[in-house]
Amino acid sequence: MAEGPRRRGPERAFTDEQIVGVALDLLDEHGPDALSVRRIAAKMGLAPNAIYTYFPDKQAILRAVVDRIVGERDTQILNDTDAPWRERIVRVSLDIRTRLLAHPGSALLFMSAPIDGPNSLALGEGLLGALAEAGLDAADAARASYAVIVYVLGSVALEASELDPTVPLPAEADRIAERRGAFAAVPAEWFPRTAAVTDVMAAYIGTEQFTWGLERLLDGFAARGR
Amino acid sequence: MAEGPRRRGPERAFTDEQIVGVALDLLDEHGPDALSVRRIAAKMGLAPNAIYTYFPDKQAILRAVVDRIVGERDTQILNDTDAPWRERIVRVSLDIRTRLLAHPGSALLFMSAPIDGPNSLALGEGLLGALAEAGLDAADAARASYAVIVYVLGSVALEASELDPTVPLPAEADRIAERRGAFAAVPAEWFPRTAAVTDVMAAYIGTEQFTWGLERLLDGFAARGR
DNA sequence: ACCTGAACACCGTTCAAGT
DNA sequence: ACCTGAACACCGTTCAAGT
Repeated sequence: MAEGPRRRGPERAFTDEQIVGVALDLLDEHGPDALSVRRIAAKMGLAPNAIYTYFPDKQAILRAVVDRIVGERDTQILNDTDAPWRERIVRVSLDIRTRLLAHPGSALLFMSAPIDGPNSLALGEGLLGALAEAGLDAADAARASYAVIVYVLGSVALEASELDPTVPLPAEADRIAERRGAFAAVPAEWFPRTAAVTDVMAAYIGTEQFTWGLERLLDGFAARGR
Repeated sequence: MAEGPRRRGPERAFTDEQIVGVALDLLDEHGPDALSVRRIAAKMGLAPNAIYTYFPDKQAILRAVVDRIVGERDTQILNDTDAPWRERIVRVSLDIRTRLLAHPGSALLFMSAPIDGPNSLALGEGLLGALAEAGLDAADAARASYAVIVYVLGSVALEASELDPTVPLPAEADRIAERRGAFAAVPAEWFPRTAAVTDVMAAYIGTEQFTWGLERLLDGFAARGR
């Protein structure tokens, strides 16, 4: 997108990237409600409408924030062909989960718009490569890669829905302990099977649950590829 | 929660359920942005703050809307023990998917708060029953039931993110055709594997993709149970 | 081209007052 | 107890004007 040298009026005071950075700071420090055009502008010492010089509307800012977070991913994991395909997919999934949970306020942003930025396409491309090694044909590998993305994003969104977005992520053990207390109230006479497994349900938010479900999905891929 | 017979002042003009109904109508007709306390009140001929006689805050209204939609589910499917467990889970998942997609504006609501209403607990209970038949022990069945919920809600949320929430759901074939056009633009030299499967990617939003991933997950459960 | 001041059409929520 | 009128502290976005 080469533009001619436009040299009229004052220099741009900020870059798009700086605006995205301020937006991400607001999200992490004060939660999704604080991610407003007016607060971004205020934090940068700009009039609210000056933001519209950089982005056409608020939705564009949100998409750029999503892209920024996706870009934090460790892109080496999937390409490390020394490791078997299963291990690579598990590791990249855990990596993404950790990075998204570090910005709990962002979880819904990932579900609210198509994830079709270059970073996202690169992730899909890497997944396709790993899944080809699983013995899946191209069409099945494509379906499998999307299923992995659905599972990862769905897990994170549900997990983040119980988090305070304005506070650093508590230790997993503490989060599980808190849920254990809440689940103690399930009435065993109405939901007997549920009441019998409240300990496991308390751990739904944990790494172990996340990995367990992902492994079952990968088992299914492996069986299909054989 | 039995309350004493309070008989002072005028009768309640509406019920909680009527308010939830109006909220759902606004959501379906004008999208999530129209789901505001003030618009609900206006549509009922009330002053905006009168709503706070029925619900403590907007979040409570949103939770009630979610509960209403979950309640639309066909509760017989999971209990029909004539059918094998796999078929029951696939059928209930497709049923839920269809009902949620009928309210595209609601998709994010399901990811934005813990789904712990009685209807949701009943769903979990039914899943646990079906998964016990898969040969999973109680702890694994609990993990599996949550994985299914993650997969279903994640699929619907990602699928709904591309829908116009103010318009009835177009036919699946039309939605896939539109995506096919969009994906034609993926640069093959940068993302060769992706470009080779754009036809499948266009169908990510479809029933076939949904079922394929779910079946792989269930394959994984079955292998674990054996 | 970039930015400001002012305005428009909204929000969710609270408070005091009326019946 | 239920409801209204008025207000508070916000939104996203647009428009005309200044440099």
